[in-house]
This record gives sequence, structure tokens and C-alpha cells, in this order.
Amino acid sequence: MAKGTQTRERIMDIAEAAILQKGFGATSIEELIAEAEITKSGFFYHFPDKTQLARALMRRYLEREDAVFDELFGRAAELNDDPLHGFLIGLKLFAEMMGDMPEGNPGCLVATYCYNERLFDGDIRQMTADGVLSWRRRFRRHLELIAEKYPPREDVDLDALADMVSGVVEGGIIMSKVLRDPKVVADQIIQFRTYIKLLFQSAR
Amino acid sequence: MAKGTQTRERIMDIAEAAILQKGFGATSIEELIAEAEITKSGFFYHFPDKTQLARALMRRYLEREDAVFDELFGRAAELNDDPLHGFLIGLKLFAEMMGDMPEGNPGCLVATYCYNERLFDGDIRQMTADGVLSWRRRFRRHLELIAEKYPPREDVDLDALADMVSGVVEGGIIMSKVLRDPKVVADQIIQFRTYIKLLFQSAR
DNA sequence: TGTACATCAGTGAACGCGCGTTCACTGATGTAC
DNA sequence: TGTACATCAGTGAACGCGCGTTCACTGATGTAC
Repeated sequence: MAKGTQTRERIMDIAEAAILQKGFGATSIEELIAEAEITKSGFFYHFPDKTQLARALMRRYLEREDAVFDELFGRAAELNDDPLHGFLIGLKLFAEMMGDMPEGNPGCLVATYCYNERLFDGDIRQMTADGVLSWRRRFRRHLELIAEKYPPREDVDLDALADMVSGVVEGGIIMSKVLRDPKVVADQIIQFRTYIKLLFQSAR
Repeated sequence: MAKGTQTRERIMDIAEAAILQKGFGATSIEELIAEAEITKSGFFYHFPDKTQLARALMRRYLEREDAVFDELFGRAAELNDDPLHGFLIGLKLFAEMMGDMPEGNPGCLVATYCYNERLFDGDIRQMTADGVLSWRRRFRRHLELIAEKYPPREDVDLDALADMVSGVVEGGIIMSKVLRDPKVVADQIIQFRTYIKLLFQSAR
């Protein structure tokens, strides 16, 4: 990795952690460069202004999340190619991953940006919304395959059900952070998993 | 209401709305007094410093939430005194309330504070955690009554299930705000309601 | 009822610090011929 | 291989503005006697 790219990534790592703990507006360039050990002009060499940092962070975050989901549910599908059971395994792996963070989950950038909306232009807000919609499409695809094979036991809106994956995680992260207990978010995913089981599994 | 109290409440209303849109650190006293049409010293007459404003806001927010839940689930219990059906009605009323905000839900103060944690002292963080725990206890009481009468069809952790009410709402609000669609949070509550139905209703 | 004093709900001016941004510059590395 | 130039990855100093906080003050209302 080129030297410049390395510094840029380091700035972004520090910025992401800080923003998740204090919000975008309260995170100053000054503190970032102090931790990154560069000068302020060094920062402005990498980012034309603070907004561009926000943009770059969200872009990177969404790409990484996509990669994580691909990996997780890809691995699950390999373990069991039935759509329902593969999905249930994926959720279990996901819950394990979220519960296994010793420092607790650092938080979701989408959530902070949403509670900082007035600080951003339409561009960043659109990028964030597109990210959430891509999650909806991703999980809806899974759910459609499941519903085809296992008719749901209650009438259910598949978009809302797909959103519930992201929603339960966003909500769980907040509860986990507030209660300082990484287990909470994992438990929430497990609850959602039980819901999926009950919804699609035929009566015993 | 005394004149002072009135001004104080106005400052708090303006501050709460601003904080939910930009975070605590990015909300300046300057902008609050501009909108409230008082001087900066007027602000400091009501709040010794900015942290005290944060504290007062969270206290008021938690009290109001409690009142809303009391009212909502109290009304639901009057409509049907079976624990399960009363709870299901309460969730429906809750979903309707959340979906009926034409401007969209302004957000939850607990969520912003959680994503601003580094800005607050242990006192405020404790107050927030206590709030979330009181929600857990509140919904757990409902769920225990339900589980006594209707044995759950899957093994389930009642604390996690109780947390899911708050979690689904926190997550739903984020999705609603990001997607600019008040319906999303209502749908999430309805999904949770379906989960409760499936979990406690005996097989047909 | 009048007077003295206290409290309430602010005002106005000043403070020093940190913030985001700009600009002219520099030393190290890479590329063309 | 040497030389000239370009690009990369920054530095250092300065800017003006807005921020949270303090302090001495004031006019209106309330209370005691």
C-alpha cells in the first residue's frame, strides 16, 4: 500500500471511531491529526474539506458491510443449501460475530449519520439511504426463496421483514452500547431468528 | 405556568429538536437562543452549563416516554383484559401512533445520546441506561403474564424479548429517518407483533 | 396602605480558546529522454 | 547513466469566526411588616 493511502486509511480509522462515539459535528480535525500524528495541512492534503471525509467514511463503511454480509451468508449457504436453514445458519453466525466483540460493537455509521442528518448534504443522505435499500434488497432475495418453499404461517410484508434484519441490528447496537453489554445485540438477532423459524416452519 | 418555566421549556423543546437532527456537540447554545429569542445570559440563567441542559432533556424525555407507554398499554388493557390480546392491541396502537407522525418521527434521545457517549459524564450515561432497563422491566412484566397463560412455542429469553420492543423501535426510527418514510417504523412494530402472536398463540 | 427588601427572569459586554480553511512552501520519490 | 521535471505527501504560519462561560448589572414582580 502506498504511503499516502496508508495515512489516509489511518485518518479514516481514527475518524470513524471518534464519530461513532461523539457524532460528526463534535469530532474535530484537530483531534484526528493529534492521534494520527500529522499536521492539519496533512489532513487537508487527503481530504479537501470535512464533508469529503464524511463521504469517504460512509462509502467505505457500506462497502465493508456488504463484504461482511456476502462472506457470512455465503458461508452459511455452503453449510446448508436449503434457503430457510441456510438463512437461519447465517443469522446464527451473524449473532455470534456481533456478540464476540470484546470491546462491544463500536456502532453503525448509518445510525450516527441519521442522527446527524442536518450536518450533511443531500448527497451523503442519499448514499446512506441507498445503502439501507441495498440491505433491504439483499435480505428480501433470501426471504423470497424461503417463502417460495415454505409458505409463511402469517401474512407478512417481505420488505418489512427484510428491513427487520437491519432494524434489529441497529436497535440492538444501541441497546448494547447503552447497557454496555455486547450480548444484547446478539440476543436480538437470535430473537429475529426465532421469529423466522416460527414464521416459515410448518406446525409440528 | 410561570414565565421562567415557560422559557425553560421552550429552550428545551428547541434544543431537543436540534440535538435529534445534529447531535449534542454540533448543537450550539448560540443557535438555541437565536430561535428562542433570548440572550445568551438568559440561557445561562436557566442552565448552569450545557451539560445540565443535556441532563434535563434526558430526564424529561424518559418521563414522557413512560407516560406514553402507561397511557398506551393502559388503554389497551381496558380494551381486552387477556394479557396476550391486550398486549397485541397495545402494540397495534403503538404502531399507529408511530406511523401517524406526518413529519416523521423526530428520533429518540436515547439513541443520539448513545452515539454521543463521549460527550457525557457517567451520570448521564447511567440515567440513560436506567431508562432502557426500566423499559425492559416494564415489558417483561407484560410478557411474564402472557407466558404464564400461553406457554411459548419456542424457548425464549424474556429479557431479550422485552428488549426487542425498545430495539425494534430504535432500529425502526433509524430506518424511517434514513428512508424518510414514517411507515417503516410502524411496520417494524407490526412485525414484532406478528412474532409475539406466533410465539404465544397455540397451533391452529 | 406604604415601604423595604428579596427573588425572578433576564441583559450586555467581554474573555480566551479552538475550530475549519487557505496558502505559499518543501523534501522525497518517480518518470522521460 | 545523468539530468530535468512532475508528482506525492506532506509542513508551518496565519486567518477570522463562533463557541461556551463569566460577571456586573437591571427592571418587574412578590412578600413581610
